[in-house]
Amino acid sequence: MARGKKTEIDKSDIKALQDTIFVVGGKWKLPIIYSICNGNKRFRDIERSIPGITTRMLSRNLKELEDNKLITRKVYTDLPVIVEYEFTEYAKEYGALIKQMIEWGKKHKKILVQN
Amino acid sequence: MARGKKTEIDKSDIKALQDTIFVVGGKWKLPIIYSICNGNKRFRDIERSIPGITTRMLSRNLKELEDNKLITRKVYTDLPVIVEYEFTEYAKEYGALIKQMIEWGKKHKKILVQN
DNA sequence: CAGTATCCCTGTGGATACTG
DNA sequence: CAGTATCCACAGGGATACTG
Repeated sequence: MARGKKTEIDKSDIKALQDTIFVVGGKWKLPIIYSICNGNKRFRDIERSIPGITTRMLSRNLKELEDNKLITRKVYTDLPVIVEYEFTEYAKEYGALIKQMIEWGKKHKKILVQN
Repeated sequence: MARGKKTEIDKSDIKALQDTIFVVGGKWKLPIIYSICNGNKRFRDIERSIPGITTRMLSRNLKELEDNKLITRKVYTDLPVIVEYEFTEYAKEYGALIKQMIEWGKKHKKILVQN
């Protein structure tokens, strides 16, 4: 990012970047995305697929992902309660970005190990 | 991410993703990147360009960015001490990803505001 | 100038129990 | 089944003072 080479980032960019990070930030967001991505739809299924997560954390994070329109929550019956979580169409746009983050993360690890 | 549509993510991907997030995570990493990106090289300059940051946080975060090979730290003289921080070539690869995160963040905000 | 050292506060996350 | 509620631990970050 040399001077004059125009790689300027402005304040609103920083804000946007922080928003992006926030959406997948924290300890559990990614594992949850991973779980749903692999076909788990119900609370218990997602919970069991993620070692170490508590119901509290899962509940809270699902709600945040829902607030961010990345997943939908649908209640099907009420006794017993059956709920299914699914990715929104919108989330799929995010998918491409996630893949790039994965790629970068992998390259990055290699570079760190080298030296 | 419909079933059978092969958008599978595996565990190592999650790890990689968390690494990527971690590199720019926290409250100050992005503002610091922004500052250096805009030409600031010295500790005091960076510090003054970021309202609210403390020397402790700046010091700690610069070290982490250095550990992650995104910036270099060069000492030029020792009385008074003059140090310059600069992006590595490697960091520029990261730049493209950062831009995409910015784009996504901006779109995301619009979508959230709509509904 | 370019940082450390200390102390403290808050927010994120963990453990456990309970409910519609 | 799908969550809340409550209480607790710890790490990230803030304020302030000091140093090579």
